[in-house]
Amino acid sequence: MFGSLWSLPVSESRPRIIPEATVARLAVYLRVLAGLAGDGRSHVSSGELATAAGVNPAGLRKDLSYLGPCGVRGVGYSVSGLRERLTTALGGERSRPCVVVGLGRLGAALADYAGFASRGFEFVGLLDADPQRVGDCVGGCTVRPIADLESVVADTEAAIGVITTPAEVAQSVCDRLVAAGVRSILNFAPVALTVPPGVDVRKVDLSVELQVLAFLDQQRDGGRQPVTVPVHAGLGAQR
Amino acid sequence: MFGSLWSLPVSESRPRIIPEATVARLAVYLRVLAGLAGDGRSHVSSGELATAAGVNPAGLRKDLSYLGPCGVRGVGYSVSGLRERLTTALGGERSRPCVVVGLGRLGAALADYAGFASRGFEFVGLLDADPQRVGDCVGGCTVRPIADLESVVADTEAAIGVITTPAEVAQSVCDRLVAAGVRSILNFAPVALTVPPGVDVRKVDLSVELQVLAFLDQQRDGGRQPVTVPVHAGLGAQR
DNA sequence: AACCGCTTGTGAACGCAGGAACAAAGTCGC
DNA sequence: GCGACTTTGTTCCTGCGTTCACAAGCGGTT
Ligand SMILES: NC(=O)c1ccc[n+]([C@@H]2O[C@H](COP(=O)([O-])OP(=O)(O)OC[C@H]3O[C@@H](n4cnc5c(N)ncnc54)[C@H](O)[C@@H]3O)[C@@H](O)[C@H]2O)c1
Ligand SMILES: NC(=O)c1ccc[n+]([C@@H]2O[C@H](COP(=O)([O-])OP(=O)(O)OC[C@H]3O[C@@H](n4cnc5c(N)ncnc54)[C@H](O)[C@@H]3O)[C@@H](O)[C@H]2O)c1
Repeated sequence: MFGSLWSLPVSESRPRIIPEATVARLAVYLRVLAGLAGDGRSHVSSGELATAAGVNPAGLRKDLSYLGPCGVRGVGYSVSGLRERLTTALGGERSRPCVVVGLGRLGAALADYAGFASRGFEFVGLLDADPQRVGDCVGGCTVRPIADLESVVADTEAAIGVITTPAEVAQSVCDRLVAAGVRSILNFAPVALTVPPGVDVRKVDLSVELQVLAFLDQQRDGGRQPVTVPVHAGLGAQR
Repeated sequence: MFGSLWSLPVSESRPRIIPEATVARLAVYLRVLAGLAGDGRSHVSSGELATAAGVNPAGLRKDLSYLGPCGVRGVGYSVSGLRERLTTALGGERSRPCVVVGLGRLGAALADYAGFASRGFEFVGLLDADPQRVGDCVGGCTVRPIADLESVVADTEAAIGVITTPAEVAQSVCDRLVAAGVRSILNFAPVALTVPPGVDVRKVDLSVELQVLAFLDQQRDGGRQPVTVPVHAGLGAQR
């Protein structure tokens, strides 16, 4: 009875689950390591890496510990070794096809950005409802009509869908992407998308970012505003 | 840290600090409320608001409770009343001047986006180092040379600085913004900016978002489950 | 070969966020 | 006018994430 518990519940060697917050930071470490490798560095300490990534050294070590021991005590981490380790942990360096729906200003900026290709993300499908945009060439790929969504997803075997359409149509676009087989979605439209289980959605909300900054600003200089409604303005200070 | 900060006699019992995660959600609620007001709704329940915002109803009520009681039991929240309350809490509806440094694809998309103005964020200063871009008109504002940074910040009394330059120059741009008086910075360049105390930085890292999606995708494929979609409908996992 | 300094890896504590359950309170129907 | 229903506001609790601190391990040195 107890013996079976001790043997192995469901886990194997080192497949401990990695918190999502840690995964996000691992991606940052990987980028910093790429820069270090370009500078010809062979080893790096947790302190230096942490400074470059803007995090706490102890937290960085704990993050890396999810991958098992990958440093040498007294020396630090091998840049190339750690880079390889992180790359594999984050999903390998294989190419990941992505589709972008809605090639307005934001969508076009994303599709044209060279920084994604170096990480394995290739924008192989561009879709828009505007006939004037269809046929345009953005980042080496031609914009196709939204009616082709299903076939484009199928042909390219796209793993990630990026939604940069107006908010009103974002949910319907999302539904079509999911139905076509996309299971990872990056949403820039200011709406909360509803998806079936098994589909991951990440939302980037730039208005919220600005609003949080505005809040922190107001909180910082609490009483510099003699304007409207001063009654309830008693918030605590700092940070 | 300094708990004694709110020990002074405040008649209103609202000295509790608002967690940053809550602030971000408050901004989302505010946007949803704007849509509801446009539909002519006068009242809304926490459940409905939570569904539209993609969060848990109990969590929503807890978020709102940081502002004090602002709903009516048995009825719900007044759309206009809550909207006003949230607007005040998030920094008022006064215009917040912003400057954008680096008007490439991404910077131009931001400066030209109409959705920010409705929240009080006005892009009153656009700066770029490329002589070819200087003089361009983006979103009703003229691009000026980067040498004018200090004078533009001073003239517009800009509260927020948005950095969309290449990563190599982001830190120097940041330093100049801070020296010019900007205390809130939204950074899109893939570097960790160093700023003096009293300055807030928010970073938007799109590569990391994609990388996290790739990781979740790989993790999911460990079981290699097809697109099943069981009858367990309801709310999908947001975030 | 042993020592010493440096760095990693991990265990424990703390604080925070999220979720569920429950009591208060106000409204609607009769 | 009163009861019952609806919805809020709050409290408790659980789990996660972050930080501190320290023991363990490795390289270089004597
Ligand atoms: N541009 C920004 O800085 C910014 C900032 C925050 C949020 N956003 C959000 O990102 C989204 C896009 O912003 P934008 O500035 O690029 O807008 P945009 O109007 O420039 O682009 C939207 C594009 O989507 C296309 N489109 C419309 N309906 C479609 C459909 N049903 N199927 C496919 N394509 C369709 C349009 O033809 C257009 O090309 C919006 O939801 C916006 O709220 C943008
Ligand atoms: N476009 C994207 O989708 C995307 C995605 C992720 C990250 N980013 C990051 O956002 C930033 C901008 O991306 P982009 O695609 O708009 O690049 P871009 O090259 O199109 O634009 C950069 C702009 O900055 C200007 N610039 C260069 N040096 C400057 C300086 N010293 N002072 C002022 N302006 C200067 C350039 O003239 C150019 O107009 C980059 O750091 C990039 O890594 C962009």
